[in-house]
Amino acid sequence: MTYDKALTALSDPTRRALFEMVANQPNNVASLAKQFPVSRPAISQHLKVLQDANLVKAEVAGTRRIYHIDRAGLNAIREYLDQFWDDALRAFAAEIQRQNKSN
Amino acid sequence: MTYDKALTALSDPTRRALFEMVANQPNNVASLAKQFPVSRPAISQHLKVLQDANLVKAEVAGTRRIYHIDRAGLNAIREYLDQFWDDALRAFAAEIQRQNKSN
DNA sequence: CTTTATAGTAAGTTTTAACTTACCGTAAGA
DNA sequence: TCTTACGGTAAGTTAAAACTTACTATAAAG
Repeated sequence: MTYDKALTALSDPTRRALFEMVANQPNNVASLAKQFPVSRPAISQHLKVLQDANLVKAEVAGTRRIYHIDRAGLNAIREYLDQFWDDALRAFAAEIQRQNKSN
Repeated sequence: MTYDKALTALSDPTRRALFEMVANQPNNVASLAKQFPVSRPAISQHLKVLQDANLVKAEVAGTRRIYHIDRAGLNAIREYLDQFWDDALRAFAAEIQRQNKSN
């Protein structure tokens, strides 16, 4: 449903690296930020974008927030892409479009 | 291989709409441009980005260029995403990472 | 209770990407 | 052949994202 947000989120190289890290190993913000040449707030902002796209989730642990992967965003992208693989479905969509034009 | 280009290409709404159109129905540039509120050169530029990402291919027909879908780009994204679905693989990667750190 | 670590948010700047107009080359048609 | 349709590219502008520093809030530690 929110495949557009997920695609946008993963289009940025920093955000993609961040997502890969969190996917391999859940981690908190400060610890993640250390591994990037940008500031901690920038990482927070990126994580927010990833979270809004359902690509990561935060788990509160005291003053820390442990970010880990959320597959909902991945699933949204996958479903979106799948439509372009199904030849029959695409042909069907084209036919509907053709019919709409002839009205 | 070029999943990064493909993700970037599909992050823009205009480019995504363009991709969906040529996926449903191969078409030439001028005809596609008519369906958008932006100029024809803008569409050309978007198509170039999609082509560089292996999401579309152009077939020359006289002075026209018929753009149609190229699944290589889609496949690249899919393979990239699949790695995050395979739990065993991800755990393995995390373990490798852990071992590297302890050297 | 004061201090320190953690992290989100606001406001402003810088960098990047999308878009415009102008131009050029090529193929088809009169 | 000259005129028109088609579409890519260049250069510059506008709009959007990524980034910075400064600030705030909250939880844990001393």
